[in-house]
Amino acid sequence: MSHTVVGRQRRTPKKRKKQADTPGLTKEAIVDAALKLIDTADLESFSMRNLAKELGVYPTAIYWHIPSRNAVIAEVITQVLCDIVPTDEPDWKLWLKKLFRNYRQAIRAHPNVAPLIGVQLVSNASVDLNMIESILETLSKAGITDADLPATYNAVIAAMVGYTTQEFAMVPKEEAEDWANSMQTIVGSVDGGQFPLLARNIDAFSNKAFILRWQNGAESPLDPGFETFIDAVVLGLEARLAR
Amino acid sequence: MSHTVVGRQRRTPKKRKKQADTPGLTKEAIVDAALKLIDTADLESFSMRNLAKELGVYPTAIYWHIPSRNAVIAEVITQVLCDIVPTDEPDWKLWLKKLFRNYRQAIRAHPNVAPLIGVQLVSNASVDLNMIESILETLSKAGITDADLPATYNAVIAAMVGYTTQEFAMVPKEEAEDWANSMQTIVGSVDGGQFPLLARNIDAFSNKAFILRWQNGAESPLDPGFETFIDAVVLGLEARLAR
DNA sequence: CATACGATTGTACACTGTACAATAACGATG
DNA sequence: CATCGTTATTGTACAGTGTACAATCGTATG
Repeated sequence: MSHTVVGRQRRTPKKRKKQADTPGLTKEAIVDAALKLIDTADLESFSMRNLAKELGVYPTAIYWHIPSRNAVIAEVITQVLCDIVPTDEPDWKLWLKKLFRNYRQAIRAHPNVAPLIGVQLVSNASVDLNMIESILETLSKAGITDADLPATYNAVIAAMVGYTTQEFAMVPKEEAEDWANSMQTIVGSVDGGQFPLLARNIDAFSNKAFILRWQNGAESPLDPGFETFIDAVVLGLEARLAR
Repeated sequence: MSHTVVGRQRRTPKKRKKQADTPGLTKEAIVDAALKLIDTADLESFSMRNLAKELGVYPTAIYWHIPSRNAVIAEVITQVLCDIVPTDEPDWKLWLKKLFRNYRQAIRAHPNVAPLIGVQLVSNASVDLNMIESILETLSKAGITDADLPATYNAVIAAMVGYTTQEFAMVPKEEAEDWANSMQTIVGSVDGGQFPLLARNIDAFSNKAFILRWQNGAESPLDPGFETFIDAVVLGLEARLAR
């Protein structure tokens, strides 16, 4: 909550009482429709024109409410990530894990938005100062000094976003089938002489490991790796404190 | 090295000796030009048409050598990441850190390709089995059992890619200036009553922390956070082993 | 009533990726 | 030598993109 969205703010709602009880198009309606479109269709087919069609409106009408496609995307991300900050968790390690899991759950609910986060800086256009302050509080409580706060904060954000973004990386859909076949061929013919470790574990890696999969996290989740990852990060932060 | 690239393989070079000593266009020339284009221009302005212009060729000529834009991108990524696997490092913790740093250095040399990795599954089209096996060897040497190998491997890949991808997330360039101003305004007016920790550390966070910056890692590197991050990951993996 | 303004309809432009046909260069084969 | 098939490229074309900009219409207020 308490998002400060970059961009011109909406007009004051005081003055206009009820010029027309339904302005037809609202920012909220646009964002809702955009999210629905991204969820159902592929992300590549999310265009201003499709969005306009969904809303029963001419494409350029959208620009009155939101200045650009990127701005629409920023709003969508804001909505998806609006409620991931844990509450009522005194233990800092568990708090961080909850944060990471909440983030992943939020993305799991809308996997097609994953490619947009952490990749376009603009996705940060919606700044949740409350989340930032909560992270800093938690780290501070854990014993991180002010001097170490920025670097540790950056590590936490990277941990939060990194795994999930990759897990839900999208497959271009057009080439999906060809590509799945090619990848399965590669995976299915790993040379045991050259790559013994991979070969003898191939079943556990096939479609369940980064680089060696042909579906993304929406179809083939990578839960164990996620838990290992966040566990390692949190334990590592603790170990650094003890040093 | 030893990349197995998905897609049809090139014709056997035996049969044709010297049909025309310069075939004019080669896959390598295309990839080189593409990388140069991505480096100099913005990534958004990397198009098949611009690439063709750069090569002095009609756009569709490219398709003879590489079947799609995504395939070009995959080749570029392959080239950028062709040599990141450490050698001659017996200590598994240092080996992993070297891998992470090598990856970051490779991306630093071509920051505009960062958005393409880990985000499009196709970026994995170039599968470096050698890198994978090397990681597995290292983890195995560290004491990871086969049962834990897939999850740990996934955690390692996520750690390798996660921070750097985000650090070099691109700013859309068109809206760069407006956005920098907006962000600076937000950062410059953080309420000390509401966000005390952030407020008293604001100088250390301004343009140097995820979410609160308006330049990417190419202009404003986030080194301390990176070192903290990989240190935590490696220490965490070690701590998990001891458990 | 006139005017200003909020909100939308339309038009237009400069792009994009790539399917597809026509064409040229050239090696091997009849 | 003529023909053919393959390789590689030139052109054309299509359906789509984001968005700048002008025109328009309904409503609210001076």
